[in-house]
Order: sequence, then structure tokens, then C-alpha cells
Amino acid sequence: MKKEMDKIYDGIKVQQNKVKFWESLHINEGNREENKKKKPFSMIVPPPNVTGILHIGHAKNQITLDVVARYKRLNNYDVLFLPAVDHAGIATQAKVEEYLRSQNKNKYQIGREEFLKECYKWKEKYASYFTEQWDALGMSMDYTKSRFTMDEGMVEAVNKVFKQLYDEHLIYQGERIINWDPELRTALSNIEVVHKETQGKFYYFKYRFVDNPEEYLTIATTRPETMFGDTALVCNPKDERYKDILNRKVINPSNNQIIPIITDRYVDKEFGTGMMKCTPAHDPNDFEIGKRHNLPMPKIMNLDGTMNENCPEEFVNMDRYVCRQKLVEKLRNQGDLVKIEDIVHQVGYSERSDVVIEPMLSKQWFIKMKPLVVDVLKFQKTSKKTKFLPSRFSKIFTKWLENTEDWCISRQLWWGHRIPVYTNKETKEVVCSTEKLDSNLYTQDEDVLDTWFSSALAPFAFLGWPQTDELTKRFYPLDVMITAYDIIFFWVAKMSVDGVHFTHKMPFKKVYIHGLVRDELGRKMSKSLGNGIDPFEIVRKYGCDSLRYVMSTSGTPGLDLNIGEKNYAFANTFLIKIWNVSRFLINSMPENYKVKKIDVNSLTYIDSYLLEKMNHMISKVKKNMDKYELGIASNSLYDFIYDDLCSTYVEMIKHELRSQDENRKQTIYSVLNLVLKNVLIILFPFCPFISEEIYSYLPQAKKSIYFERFPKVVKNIDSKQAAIGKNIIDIIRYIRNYKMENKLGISSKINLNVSAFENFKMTDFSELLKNMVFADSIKIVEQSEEGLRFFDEIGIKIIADKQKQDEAIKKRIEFLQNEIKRCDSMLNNENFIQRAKKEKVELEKNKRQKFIEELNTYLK
RNA sequence: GGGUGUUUAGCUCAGCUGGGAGAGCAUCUGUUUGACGUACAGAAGGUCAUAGGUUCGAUCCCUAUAGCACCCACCA
Repeated sequence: MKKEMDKIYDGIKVQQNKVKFWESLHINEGNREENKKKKPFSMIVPPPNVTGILHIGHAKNQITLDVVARYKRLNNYDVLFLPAVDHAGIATQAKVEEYLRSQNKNKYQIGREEFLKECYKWKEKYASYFTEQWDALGMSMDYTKSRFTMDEGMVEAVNKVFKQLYDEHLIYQGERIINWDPELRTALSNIEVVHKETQGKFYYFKYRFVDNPEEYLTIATTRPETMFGDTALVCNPKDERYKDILNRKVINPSNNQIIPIITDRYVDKEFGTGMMKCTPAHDPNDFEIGKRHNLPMPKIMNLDGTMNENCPEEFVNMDRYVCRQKLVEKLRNQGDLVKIEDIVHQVGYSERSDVVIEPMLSKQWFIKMKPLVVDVLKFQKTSKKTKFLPSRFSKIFTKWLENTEDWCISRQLWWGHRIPVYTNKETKEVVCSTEKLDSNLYTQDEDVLDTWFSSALAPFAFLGWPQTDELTKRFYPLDVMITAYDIIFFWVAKMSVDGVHFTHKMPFKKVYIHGLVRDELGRKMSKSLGNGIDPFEIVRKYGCDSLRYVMSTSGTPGLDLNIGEKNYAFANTFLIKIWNVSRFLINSMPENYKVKKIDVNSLTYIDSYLLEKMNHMISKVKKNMDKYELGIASNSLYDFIYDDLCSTYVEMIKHELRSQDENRKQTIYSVLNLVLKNVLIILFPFCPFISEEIYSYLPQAKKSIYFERFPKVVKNIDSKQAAIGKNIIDIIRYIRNYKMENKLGISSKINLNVSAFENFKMTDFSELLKNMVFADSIKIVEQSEEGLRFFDEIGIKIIADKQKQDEAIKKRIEFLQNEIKRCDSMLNNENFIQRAKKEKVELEKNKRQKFIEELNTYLK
């Protein structure tokens, strides 16, 4: 009993059980014994944070990866496609703390050990959510090798890397100005700070001279509360205006302390009054000045953003912004406020907590980036460099590396890789050790490492480094890293640095950068706008394939893509179309149809035409898939299915399928079977569920479409036959158009005069035209017959209403005359003849010749 | 302040070695309800941001200008 396809395409039903089915075939697993002779291909998933739910950006990224993985498998590669999740220090800790608060607890009450247990619980819970979500996206990753950035192997890798960098003096501890997040109470690296234009105020205060309080300097600041930490006023040494007052001292109006006036080249004479205040412990530039001049560096703020005991008593423990207001008020009352101006300036915010960052002097761990970066830059100048797609990102990448500063890697968190540095309790000796040291003798550094410290090791550590080289030998460097442009600096750059330093290779051969997903109006998706699209909502509505089709095929590499409901509906319509045509074709084939190879000699004109179109499509898809141009690739598939297969070919062979001509039908079956199979295989990487489902109804299908290989072109197609097929299609279009223009009605009967070359298969042709354009009778005439319209060698004359026909001919003549004029103007241009490509000139000449010939037939 | 991208049909976007402007949606007109949640056939709609330049020829290459977007940067 033949299995019947459902009448109606149900994207949700179609995907049922398939993920499990594929898993049972072990085809997603890399490096299996039976595949070791194949060429390797490797990718890792940019690990999402364990904090929760995959959003549309993840969907875009991960589906793109998956399309590539499936495509490579079809091309007989042994694909290693490795899933991972990131422990995401700050983000996860914030979530767990939030949870604790809901239980009326906090981390200090339960202690570090208990807190970490909570974090692990959290991680377990969300890591399993990810598997569910990945299944819903149809991901074909190798779960037997999945990794977590804090699993045992990663701990070993992180410690090894840390120790080596430490021993090489590339990791150091230093007292420097860092970005402090008062909300999360941790240091942040520079790239975790987002600068935003913010409405602020410029406050001007009087710094009075000690020797004459009536005389003062006007100093501007945007952060008055930092005045408590002022230890000098500074001007440029070349500033003539101030050269006479340099030996005098001024009173800091906020705390009445006496501070000197110094000079430093940093100060810009032209800016403001040319005199600025210097707060070494709370501003990176002031810090540098302070160091140069040995200024005291009092800190005036607590770690939670409140004022500390170095401030006048009335301000101690006051929030920084409350303090700002109170202080300004106080100074106004004292008569030390000159004016307040509104300004818009750039203010740094924490990427995570969105509070204003406080630059603060603090002891932290840093990686010395310069020497590491130099090696990467050297690599990028050789042939072993990593190629970026689109290539402009290569410039962005190197530019960032050239300008990067030391990386602050310590975080004052509990959740993460603890810094493997220990202090001997007695001798105070400091040691870095990859092994945990006895806590009776040593105390370990309290801080943990920046999350990106571990994810930077992903390309080789996920493959087993340093424990085993089984995978790295075969799959490292990774073939491609696919990611959005927003984490080039966070991740791609750091992976490159560690990759080059620890493996002496760039960790990936190619980096494919895609854009961010936005809404139809090009706006970022955000909670406050309520314009976000949950990818799983789409999956529930249309099924996974529609989402996958949109995510992998819309947009251009490197550019953002604007997507709305319409796109998904469009994709769904396409899938419905494929479903229906497949159902029709499969049902048209006889039960137990035995697949036969195509016999090139038995093909009709339109068979050849279709197969040649298919060949084009196959090569175009392959070419573009290999360039990661998924959108262009899928477009050619789309066009082929809609135009060539459905609208043209299937319409043309319908009547033949109903005929009694068994030989002809056998030929059609063999063509249809091949074309349909190829279409499904090519569609498979994009929309695996529907492809697998329909495939299973094909005669003599394999167990899974996975066991098919990417289609090859059909050889020995007679391109002359195909060209005639094209002529016939044009003739049909011409006749239909003629009817439209002459208001004849599409099914009105017409008569035709036809002239063709000697071996033209007239019966095929007339049969086809009867069915396609209701040609009642077809009369064969000589080439010289009056009024023939030529399609290459086939001449057509429509016999209908004489007057209307004359009009049509008149129009045609006009058109031809214009075309000839155009050709002439080109061909009469000597420059064109001399300098244009020969083929182009030839082409124009031939065109002209044809036009003239046709025109002559009318003018006779 | 520096840098990058972008500007093509009403909307969202293609246009990959410079050689007669394309798709989807939306609009309109036909035809069709025996693969198709309709589909098919067709129409309309564009000085390809603007101004120069290179070229026999420019949507495509170069220069400048403008709008939009993004990235980087310590200007008090």
C-alpha cells in the first residue's frame, strides 16, 4: 500500500520525531570511525549564556551554523559541530542573586560554597532548557561532545593558560584605574562599558587662593562629588596666562583642603579655562597625571557607589548622586558656585547592569595585550591569516588589536574560574599553581576571571586541549567561526590572541560575520518597544522550517536584517508550494515506480530545458554556499522551483501525464524523480524537516535524506534542444500576451502558421500548444511566409482578427526599428568598435542582423 | 573627534569580474477552482541620494556633498 502524503502541509506535524530519528542514526556525530577517511570540517557554537532563553539573534546565528553543517555533510565531509554553553559569570550571578532575594536570602548569608551550589543548580536547569530549544530549532550538533565553560577540562585549560601567561609575565597584578560597576560591585573590562550620550551638567566652582580668598580660579566639572578627591589643579606648562600663579596654592571648596597648582602637558590650553582639577583616584587621566607628579591619591567612594570616610562627615555613606546635589547646594550657599550649564556628553554605563560606571583606583589582574597582539597581527600579514567575510571586518579586527589596552581579567564575583594564585599564610609568598593548594597553608585569591578569559580558549579547549589531541589534530583550526559583529572584540579577537599564543595558529580559517536581527522598521528589538520576536513563537505558529528559511536566507552577510511577520508567512507559502507540487508529482508516479536513469536521447525540448535550468541552479547554489552566500543560494533554488519547475514544466507535462503514451511517461517520471529529489536535497540544509518528510515518499528513498549527497549536474544535456525548449516557452508567452492585448480571452481558440527547421519535432510542439494556448489548428508554412514572428529558427504567425493582428504587427515593427536604431548608434561609434570587448561587438552585430531579418518579413 | 556601512519600485531588500534595472509583499486587470491554504498570465510603479570624474559605455570604479545607521575614543 502506497503511503500518501497529507493533503495539507503541517509544518509542526512534519517535524515530529525527526530530531530523535536523526540522533538515532548518529549522523550528527563528528569523528566516527567510519567517517575518518572523509575530509574534516569543524565549527563550534558561540556558547549562549546559561542565563536563560535563546532569542532571535541566537536563532539567526545557530541556524546559520546548522545550515552550513548540514550542507557540508551532504558534501561528504566529516563534520564536527560542537555545542557549548557559557557560565557567563556576571549575568548568571545576577540571576542567582535575584533568586536568592526572592527567597529572602543573600549570598553573604549562605556563603561562597553554598552560593556556588545554587549556581550549579541553575546551570543544570538551563543547560537542559538549551537542549530542548536547540531541538526546536532543528540543530544537528554533536551532543556527545558538548562542553561547558566551567567543566573539568576547561578548568584545567584555564589554569594552564593562566599559569603560563603568569610565568611569562604577561599576567600581572596592578593598582590602576578600572571601570567599577557599583551595582554588581565588580571591576569590568573596557569593552564591557557602553558609552551613551547623556544629558548632564557642567558645574563651575571657585577655587580660591590661600593668600587672597577674594581671588579665585574657575574650575568646571561634570562630577562635583569627586572634588573630595582633588589633590591639585593642573594647567598646561606653556599656558602664559597662569605662569605667575604656579607657586600659589588654592583651597578646595568642597573640603577646604589646600592643594597646589601644577603643570602637565596633558591639559589642553584651548579647552574651557585651560585649568582643570585633578582627582587621581577617580579618573584615568588624572591618575596618570598624579603618577607623574607624585600626588596623593585618596579614594572617596565605597564599592557600592556611596561616599566614604575620606569625605566630610555630612556626606559619608551618602549615595554618589545625592551627594552631588547636596554638595552643589552647599557650595552655592558658600558662594563658591559660579554657574551651571547643561551639556550632552558621553557617559560610560555598565553593559550588564546599565548603571553609570565609576572609574576607580583598584588592585586588579591584567593581561598585557601588546606582545600578544603583535603575534596575531604578524599572522594576519601571512598567507595563514584568517579570512573575514565580508572582508571589511578584517580591517575592524586588526584596527582594534592595534589599539587595544591591557585587559582587566579579575572580577569580584564568586561564580567563575577562581584565579589560581595563592599566598602562603606564613611567608606571604605568592604562587601561581594549576593544582589547588592546601587551604591550611595558603589562601587563594578571592576573585574570579572574566568570562571571556575561558571562552577565548574555546576553539582548542573545547576540542580537548590540553588533555588530548585526538580532535585538535584532525579538526583544529576550526574551518569557520560564524558570529555576529557585536562580539568581534569580546570574543573573536581574544580567541585569536590565545590561539596564536598557545597553538601557534589562528584558531579558525574563516570568520563569517552576520548582522543583527531587527524589526521591519530597522529598530533594535527591545523589551521596552515590545517589538521583539520570540523565535519559538514562530516555530509554534509555522513550524521550524519557516523560521530556519527566514533566518538563514534573508539579508546579506555583514548587514543587519529587518524582519517581520511577512517574512515568515512568505517562507511558509514557499514551503506549502513545495509540499503541494511534491504531492502532485509523487502521486502522479505509478505505485512501485522503479527509478530509471534519465535517457538523454528520449528527452523532449522542454525536458532538456528544465534539466539545463536545474544544472544551472545546482552550480549556482554550490558556488554560493561555498562562499557562505546563503541568501543568493536559496534564491536560485526558489526561482527554480517556482518558475522553472512549477509554473513552466509541470504545467506543460500535465496533459502528457494523462496520456496513454507509456514511453513518454517513463521519461517524464525519470526527469521528475531526479529533479524533485535534487530539489529536496538542496533544500534540506535550510529546511530539513519538510525535506526529510517529502523525501521519504520518493520511490526507493534511502532511510534518510542524510544519506544522499549534494546533487551533481546531469551530463550530456543537449543545449540546442534546451534552447528550443526556451523558444517554445517564449512562443507560449507571446501567444498569451497577444490574446491579452487583443482582449481575446485566454482560452479563446486561435489558429497558427508555423515554420520551423527540418528535424523539428512538430507533433510534440503542436500537442503542447493545443494544451497550453488552445491552438486549434496549426499549419506548417514556408520560412518566407509573410508576417512570421521568429523565435530563433521557429516562425510563428497568429491567425486571428485581422485588424487586431495588424495593430500588433505595427507595434512590433516600431519596436524593431527602435532596437535597430540603438544597435546602429553603438555600432557606428568607432570607439565602441575599437575598444569594447570583441564578443560584445559581435553580439550587437548579430542582434542587429536578426532584428533586420525579422523586420524584413513584416515589410515585405 | 576618528572610522565603517548604507541610500535601487509604496514597503522589505537582491543586483557577486562596468555592456539594455530585479524579487517578495502591497495595488490593479484577466483567467482558473481536479497539485497548490489558491495558483497562473499580465499591468502599473525607479533621472538606481546629489554633483563631478574615469570609460566607447557607470546602479556598479574614483572624488566630493547630503541623509540614515553603527562602531571606536579619557577631552576636564
